[in-house]
Amino acid sequence: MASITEVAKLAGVSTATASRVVGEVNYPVSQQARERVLAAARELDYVPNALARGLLKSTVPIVGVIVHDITDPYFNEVVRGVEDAANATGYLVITCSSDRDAQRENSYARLLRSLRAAAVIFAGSGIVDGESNAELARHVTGIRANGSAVVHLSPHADGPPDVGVDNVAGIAAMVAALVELGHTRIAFFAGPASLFVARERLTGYRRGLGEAGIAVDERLVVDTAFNRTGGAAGVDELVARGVEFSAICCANDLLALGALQRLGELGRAVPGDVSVAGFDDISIAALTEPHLSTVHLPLREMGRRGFENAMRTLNGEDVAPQTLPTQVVMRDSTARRNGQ
Amino acid sequence: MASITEVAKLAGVSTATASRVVGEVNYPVSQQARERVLAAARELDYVPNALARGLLKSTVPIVGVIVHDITDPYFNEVVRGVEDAANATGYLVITCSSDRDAQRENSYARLLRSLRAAAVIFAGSGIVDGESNAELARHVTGIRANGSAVVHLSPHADGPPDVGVDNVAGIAAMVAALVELGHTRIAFFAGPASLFVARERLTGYRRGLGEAGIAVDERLVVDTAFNRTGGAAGVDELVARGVEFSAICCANDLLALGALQRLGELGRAVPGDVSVAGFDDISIAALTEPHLSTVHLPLREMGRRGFENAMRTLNGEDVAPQTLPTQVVMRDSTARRNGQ
DNA sequence: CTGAAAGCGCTTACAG
DNA sequence: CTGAAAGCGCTTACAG
Repeated sequence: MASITEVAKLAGVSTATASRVVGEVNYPVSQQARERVLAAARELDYVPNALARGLLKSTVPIVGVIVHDITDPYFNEVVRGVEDAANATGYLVITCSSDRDAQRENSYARLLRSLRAAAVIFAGSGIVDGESNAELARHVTGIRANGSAVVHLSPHADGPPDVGVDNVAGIAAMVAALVELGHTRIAFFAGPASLFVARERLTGYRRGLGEAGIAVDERLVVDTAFNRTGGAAGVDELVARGVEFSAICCANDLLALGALQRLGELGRAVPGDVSVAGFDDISIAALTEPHLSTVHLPLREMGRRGFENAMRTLNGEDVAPQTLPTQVVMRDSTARRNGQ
Repeated sequence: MASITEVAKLAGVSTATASRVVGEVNYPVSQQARERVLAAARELDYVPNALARGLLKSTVPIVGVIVHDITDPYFNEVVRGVEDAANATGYLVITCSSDRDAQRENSYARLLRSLRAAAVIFAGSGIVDGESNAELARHVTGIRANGSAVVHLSPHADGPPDVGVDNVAGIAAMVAALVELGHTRIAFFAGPASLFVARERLTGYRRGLGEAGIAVDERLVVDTAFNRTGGAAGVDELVARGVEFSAICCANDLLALGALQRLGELGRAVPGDVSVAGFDDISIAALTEPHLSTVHLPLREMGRRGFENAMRTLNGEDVAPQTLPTQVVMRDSTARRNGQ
């Protein structure tokens, strides 16, 4: 691989001049020198060494995105948003799947820090884990100390997201929609209590019921994993508890998908016997049978804005937190309560 | 951010000694010096600068994965496989969505090259585009010249994949399975002719029919995009052509999903009136209604092996191409031909 | 076991 | 408009 020294030598100029030409900086260089450098660069197939430049600038045009799982449609949609914005600026995107493991998240944060990535975006919720959070905080401090930006797209140990949605209001709106359909026995699949976002959504459930004047029956609240298996297990748990319910409000779509499947296996018609609602509106939500009623989150937009937020921070701007709108989307998995 | 110089100073040793301790190289350092360096590093929250190290080694522990679209379940599954293998070795993964645009692919290849990524994995099929392929070849040459590895997981301009599957045999096996069910009028949704992989799969279709002694009716072959929209459009095209068919074999699952949807809208029962088969076995294939019959590809394993292949190449080993097994999975979207 | 020094490939303040 | 030189933070061959 040719270096700028070789380009300069071939062009018969100093490396300073060569750098000024290929670096596309706004610095006066004679037309003749410019052309010779360009020709030499082309001839040698010169591609600048981003590591050398990065060492000098103490940062590289890379944004790290820490997600829970890149195969989760929620996260790859967000990542695509980040990438679209990043690509327009010549930035590369590193994706890190933490599997909601605080240690793995820390390990990725450290790696990104050692790389001097220009920005680190935490796409998923923070994990409730005092010890690990202390270490994570150290890394975040270190990243910022390097002049890099840190952006959160979901609630975390240190507070609300920089770019996010109102989870409480979003879930409450879905609960209200279910109440509107005549449901009063609404179960809630809460996701893991170890996630800040799950706690917020549970708060939304309580608020939604409260606003409808319905008392919370704790037997209707089920802690679950944040995936399809968790949704299926949630249905089993409800059945095992022998508690009556005509609707299930899920803290995310994956849970709803699992619930749909298990309910089908159990011969419970959706939405005939039970209404099922999701949250997030991942791309497959409109493809399930029945099509899933859910709350739409502007996932790709969150990714885009997360990146832009980081760029502005890097620019020294003072960036205000943004709350993006959500929208209840009633499709075919919810219906008026049976017998009403 | 503290540098090794500061760590050395605080520990009262030379940077050489400090480097030998924190770099975890196997070099004799006195127990006393070691402890002092470790203590200093901890105190300063020292995290080595990967850019400085990378400049010296002319490579960084990063693998770039160029995919067609990270939101496509095929690709994020492969990427997850790469990440799982990479993470075990302390490598980071950069994901690049080309949108099957040869220029965007080239631009990513160049960026990865400028970063001196240790390896570049092309997860998706090569794009048929003579001009762009020449530029891509230059980048691949440059990447290899830097001592980095290039791995293909799908057919491309320069030949077969380093780690992949036998697309021809895979599709032919599905065609055989459909023939076995009594189908003779089997349509084929081919994907874009601009993709090497789509061409292979079309060849598989022809071979499958040939082996069954069925002549190819070109009116049954429809070029499509490689997504759900393409599958829906394919159904419309078949209808417009007024050609008879009892089964549709799709070059990938996304096409099958689109076909399922459009067929449903048209009131054509699946599999009652028409059998539909996919290819890839992406994770949602088992969730559609009806559950999709398809050909299983070990996507995550392909990603893992792709990374391992790259590491071995970096190690100077001579790595032989690997063809991973595929398997026909008949679920509920295919059935015996109507009236048989 | 220890450390001084060179060098990886850039960019840029400085002097001309 | 041009270029010599310093320096970013590491690692390692070399001399002790």
